[in-house]
Amino acid sequence: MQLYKNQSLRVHNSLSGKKEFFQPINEGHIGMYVCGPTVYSNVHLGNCRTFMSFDMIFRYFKHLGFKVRYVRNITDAGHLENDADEGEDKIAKKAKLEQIEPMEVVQRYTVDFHETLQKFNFLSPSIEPTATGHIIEQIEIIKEILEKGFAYEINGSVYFDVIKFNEENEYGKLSGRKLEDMIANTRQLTAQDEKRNPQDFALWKKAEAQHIMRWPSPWGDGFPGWHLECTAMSTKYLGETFDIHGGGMDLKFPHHECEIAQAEASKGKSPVKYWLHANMLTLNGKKMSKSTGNNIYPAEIMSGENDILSKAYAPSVVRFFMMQAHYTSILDLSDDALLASEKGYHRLMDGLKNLESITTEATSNFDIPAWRQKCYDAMNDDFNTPILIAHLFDAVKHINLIKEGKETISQEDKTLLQNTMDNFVFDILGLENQAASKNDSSAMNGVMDLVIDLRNQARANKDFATSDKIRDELTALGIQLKDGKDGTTFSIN
RNA sequence: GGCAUCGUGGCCGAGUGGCUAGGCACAGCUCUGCAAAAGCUUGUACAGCGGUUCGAAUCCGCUCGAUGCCUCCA
Repeated sequence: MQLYKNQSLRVHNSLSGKKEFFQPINEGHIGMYVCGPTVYSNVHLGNCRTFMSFDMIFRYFKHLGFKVRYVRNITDAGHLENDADEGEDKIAKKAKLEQIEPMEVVQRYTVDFHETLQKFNFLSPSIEPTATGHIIEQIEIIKEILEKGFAYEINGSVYFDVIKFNEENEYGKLSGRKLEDMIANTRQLTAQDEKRNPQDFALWKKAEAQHIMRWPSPWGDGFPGWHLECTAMSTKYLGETFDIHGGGMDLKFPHHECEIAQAEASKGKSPVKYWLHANMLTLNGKKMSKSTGNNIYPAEIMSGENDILSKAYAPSVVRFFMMQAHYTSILDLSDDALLASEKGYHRLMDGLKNLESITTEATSNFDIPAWRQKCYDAMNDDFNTPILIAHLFDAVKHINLIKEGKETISQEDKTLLQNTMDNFVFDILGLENQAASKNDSSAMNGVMDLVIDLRNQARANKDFATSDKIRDELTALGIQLKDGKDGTTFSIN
């Protein structure tokens, strides 16, 4: 039987602002769409956090036995840098800057995106569609919206008529805005703006002569508006109504609001059952942002080459750091926080290693099945990874006690504990034991056994000068010796 | 200015009407040749001011502060 049948999951739905019981539209199946990156520059760590949150969610759904279709798009069609007509297309601008084709820009940063996510041990989405690959679908939706009367064409561009839409629908329901308030708060219109209303947004933009990225359409050469691609691709691959739409908090308005409007205008129904929003990663208390330069790149963290952090951090440490905060909370990146997470991460990994070697007895004085359900309860409560991790540390504590002979565990429980730990640590949180590969070499283990043996001989002979020299020099190499009841073990940091 | 979110012990970060979150750091103890590791113990935190309640960090109101969105951004 699939696990999801006896786990009751609740998710925070941005549309209602409440935690709701999660009930997929089709039992056992989940359709999930997440807004991906615009590939005009390298992904920074803030971008990664959002995708990592949904990677964790995807992993948990799969673990529960759902059949998940996870669609995460690549935005490779240029967006205007601002809404005014003279706005520049970000990808085209970058292409001009680097003196290459726009599609070379797209290719370069798509590759970077994939390489980066791979380092963080991401699972691939089921489908990763591109905006430029779905121009026809986007044009079809524009036609539908025009037919329904919720859009107008002017000078080769097509705009969504927000006021008209709002007459019978509710524009702003996701972000808690009222159209009247928005109109009242609008700044002076730019004179050359051809929109009927500042709240209207572009479905199709006419390409000026110098615009490189352009496609033919019934309204002349142009390019699609930013919000349209997600509507086109989510509808195509997940249907007119699907279970989950995710993205960063900063996309809630206007992007997701416009997606709802487009889908409702063209299909006559609300596209998404549960809207999930991941919160921002901040740096120095401010949102990471490409445009302001307040950001740090994954490569800089892994290499340690940056002005913010004192040292390099492994990708799994960064992942662990992020998983220690709830995905809906703002998380601030700092050296102190990473340092603390790194130690915690090693403690968890050491616990896992100790688990392999502990001996079993007839009974356990640690209720593994109850503990296991607590782990599920944490995840079932809107993917509460910080609580889950607290429970994992609880298990580590028991493992260490068993190792010291102060508690016992049965063989059956040990197997269950191992399976559960593996499930949550590796399959669901997506962590990797990054010291393991280094430890796995049999030559290394042989050498270490020899060194440990020599040191213990020196200790037995009370030759502490020699034994301390061995220990200190190993420490300097990043190898820590751990003297326990049943002999000495080591770990590499 | 409008809308939204948030303000938790030295730091990070959960919780959200009564019961120890957790990690890191610090201190004491056990263990150790000394350490480290591990275990145990201690720390009486919830921005401020009012209100509701038998009881609030948790609900309500106000004040102050921070952040996000309102133009592209995960």
